[in-house]
Amino acid sequence: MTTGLGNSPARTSYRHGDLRRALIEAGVDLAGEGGPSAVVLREATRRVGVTPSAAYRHFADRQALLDAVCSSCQALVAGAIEADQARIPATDATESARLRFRAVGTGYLRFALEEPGRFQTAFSASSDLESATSSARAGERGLTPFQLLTVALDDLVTEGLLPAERRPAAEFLAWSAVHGLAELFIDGPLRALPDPVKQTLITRVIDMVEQGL
Amino acid sequence: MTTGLGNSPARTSYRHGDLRRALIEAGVDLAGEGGPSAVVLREATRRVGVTPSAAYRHFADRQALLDAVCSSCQALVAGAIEADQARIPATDATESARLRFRAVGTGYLRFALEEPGRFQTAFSASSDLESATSSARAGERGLTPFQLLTVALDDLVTEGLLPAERRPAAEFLAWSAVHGLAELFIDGPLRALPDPVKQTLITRVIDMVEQGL
DNA sequence: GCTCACATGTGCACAACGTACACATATCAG
DNA sequence: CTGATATGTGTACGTTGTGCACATGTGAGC
Repeated sequence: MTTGLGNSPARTSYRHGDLRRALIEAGVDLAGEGGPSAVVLREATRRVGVTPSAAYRHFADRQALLDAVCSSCQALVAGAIEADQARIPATDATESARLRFRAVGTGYLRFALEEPGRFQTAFSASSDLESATSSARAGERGLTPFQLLTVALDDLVTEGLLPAERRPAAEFLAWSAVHGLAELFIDGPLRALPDPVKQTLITRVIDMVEQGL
Repeated sequence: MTTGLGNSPARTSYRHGDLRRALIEAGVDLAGEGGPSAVVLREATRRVGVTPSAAYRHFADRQALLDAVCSSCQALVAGAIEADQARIPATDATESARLRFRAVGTGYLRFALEEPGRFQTAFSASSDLESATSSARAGERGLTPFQLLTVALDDLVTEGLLPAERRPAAEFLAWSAVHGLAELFIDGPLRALPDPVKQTLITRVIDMVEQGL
């Protein structure tokens, strides 16, 4: 019998009320502390103040919980991108489109550096192109990270910054470069680099994408 | 008591002889079957025909075994790159340098697609820039994947294909793009793409790097 | 060649994890 | 008010990583 001293405010009734949501939140916390492998079903139930078995009323298995946590983490990535985009001053439409595109990269990588565990979790689980547009993974504007990138690229074409014939599949090229840098930062060989050097690399990778697309 | 029917040829003596090597090989097999998380210490010892505890005479813990397996897998990546480079016909030095550079990317990505489990394992563990040049991770020519890339970029500069002022940190830019595409292929949203489309993306990402560096 | 120290493998134990199943209880429809 | 259903509990099992006492080959020095 737990004493209700956990994070949540001491369940009063036998029922929890919103256990599914609570488990996902606990999972996101765990992801932040230790990445996807730290999303441990028993620990999540422990933090919520519930028996391990209770989780199985809301998730088929640990992987299902992890998938849900992954979606939540992707929504956080979308939020980071939106935050960077929101900071762009209102200049002419062309320059603004260019900066919105770059903000997709900087927001993505800023989140990867600030929240490595959650970032890894966001892209750890089973996700195909279908689920990359699932609404559970969207930020405040209702767009997933992938969709934010797509929109930014479309705007580049509209503003004449990207030739239309180069547009197809451009999201995958841009995504590869930025995502790869994130991986090298987080548990790759660039982990130990001092922060200013990382910032320089971020700029240069985005330069490369902008020039190479 | 195992009957010695495993992979290895029925240990005759109490001593194994080369248990460390055998455990790493079993680990590489497991990595090929299910990625880094499939590198399970007990299963490795089982396949070798030995008690779980025996592994602790050669590795501090599971992570140490995984690190060794990771190094072996990186050597396999280096081998794949070398194989692609060896297939380049002898033309003029300039074109040859360009193709050797591209072969780093194609070999890297070919291995990622052919051996996703081992590829993931190769870059799953703790590795900084020091260990990226460790000889345990080298291929037949004695160079790690990272070193093969470095050499290829140096040759680009020598042949005048890359301005010297763009050379610094270029390995990280190129690596990011190619590594990112590999991640998107393996457990990212591009997993389900048909193979020809993947091949096209590989070409286009390397084009982007060549043009954007 | 014998002996003893040391390296290496065995056996057993424990805690943690994912998960299954029978049981208990709160909530809501009628 | 009553019963069906949703949701949480308790217990149990198999698997994993890992520590520790013990056993047994192997080689160094006499």
